[in-house]
Amino acid sequence: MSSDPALTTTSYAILGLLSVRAWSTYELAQQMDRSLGRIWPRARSKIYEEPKKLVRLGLARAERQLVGRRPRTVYAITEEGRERLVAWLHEPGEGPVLECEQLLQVFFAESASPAATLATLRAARAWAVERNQGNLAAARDYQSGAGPFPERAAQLLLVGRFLTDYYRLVAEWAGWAADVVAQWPEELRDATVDAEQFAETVRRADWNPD
Amino acid sequence: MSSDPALTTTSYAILGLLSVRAWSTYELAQQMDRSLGRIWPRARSKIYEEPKKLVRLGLARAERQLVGRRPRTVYAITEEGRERLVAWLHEPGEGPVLECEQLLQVFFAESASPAATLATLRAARAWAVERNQGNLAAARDYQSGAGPFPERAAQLLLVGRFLTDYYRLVAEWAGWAADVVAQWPEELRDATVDAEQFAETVRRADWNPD
DNA sequence: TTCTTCATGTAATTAGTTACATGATTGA
DNA sequence: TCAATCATGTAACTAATTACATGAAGAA
Repeated sequence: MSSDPALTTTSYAILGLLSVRAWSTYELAQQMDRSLGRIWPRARSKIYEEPKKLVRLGLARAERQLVGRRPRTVYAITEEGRERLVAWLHEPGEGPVLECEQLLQVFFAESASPAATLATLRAARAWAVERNQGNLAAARDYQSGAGPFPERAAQLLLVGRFLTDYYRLVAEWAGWAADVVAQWPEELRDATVDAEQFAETVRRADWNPD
Repeated sequence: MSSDPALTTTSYAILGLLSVRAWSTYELAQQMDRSLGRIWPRARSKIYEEPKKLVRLGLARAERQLVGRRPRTVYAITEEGRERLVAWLHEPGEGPVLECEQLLQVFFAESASPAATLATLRAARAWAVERNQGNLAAARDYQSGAGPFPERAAQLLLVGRFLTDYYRLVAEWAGWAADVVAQWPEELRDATVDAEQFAETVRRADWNPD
């Protein structure tokens, strides 16, 4: 039974966490804030809701406990849940989806003052620096053998490396872009574009897929 | 009137396009597919809906035309629309949001076979190669002065460079990760993690924000 | 004892997606 | 003149967000 009612990727994200161990919803929410949320960000309330669906479908079990007089729920994966998770892991997943308001603002920079665009770029850089901080701390923890779930270190290394490179890319791009914008005239339509910069972008894009 | 009813970032994306010129909804949808969608992806039906909201708020004007017996709508920005757009450009925007199912699958790789993870990584690489193709073609067009809206070249260069570097990052990461996974034992729990790889990740993350 | 932060949710709303439908145009 | 594709939308649905609410635990 319960077989197919398609799960969303968010369902699988939760199911995956449950495959590691049982969690209370609060703990799940924390994982989302601290680690999983970097690659699959969702609002907290979603994290409280989604497990109920898993239970309805027989993919997880809920154990209600009491903390004082207050109820709390701890979720664990079922055998069937594991099967569904494995099936998903063997299906092709969606490629990375990027969504960036700041980039959008740069895209329409001609309607703003260069100063505003500069501020946007500084914010982008600050964002990347801050994210990188947390990421670096986590990497250091694993390096010294202190990270949680050491048995998952191999996978976490792969994802960690992606994020490391990603934050660095954002920071370096924002720095470079800010230097370019600093040269812009007040009225962007009057800007002349350095041919060399297009050439460099083309060169950078022109790696061959071997 | 109409003043504040908060717009979504999607509204601003459309408003921004309208600030460049007037478009029919079909043309707007195409822009989303081909260019804007790389940094602010939305379903086509949304693109047909959103301009109506802008019209209700007095930020755009709709002109209904006839193609044969079929109606079509062309949207243009109003003065008030321009003001709202400028105001948005001067506000701090959200940082980049990344959402990646493939990365999630790698994150939970211990529940799958290494072969499945390899397949995921190959797919990620293929995705990046394909996206890069389009991006490279566009960059070449601008380099030879052939791209649309040459007066917007300065901004487009900045965004184009981000995408170039981003696709490259994904491709290189996926290639590197595939090499690592190729060394994994059938049962991932038995994998030993090369200390040097953690060290390298830490080194890469340890740039100083000057 | 009171304040703050941690912990645990629910309800209301909305942004966004998938699916459907159909006229116009073009090339075989 | 038929099929395929371009062009133009609407309707139904759902995933996700924001806002609200409150008990427990620890600090001052």
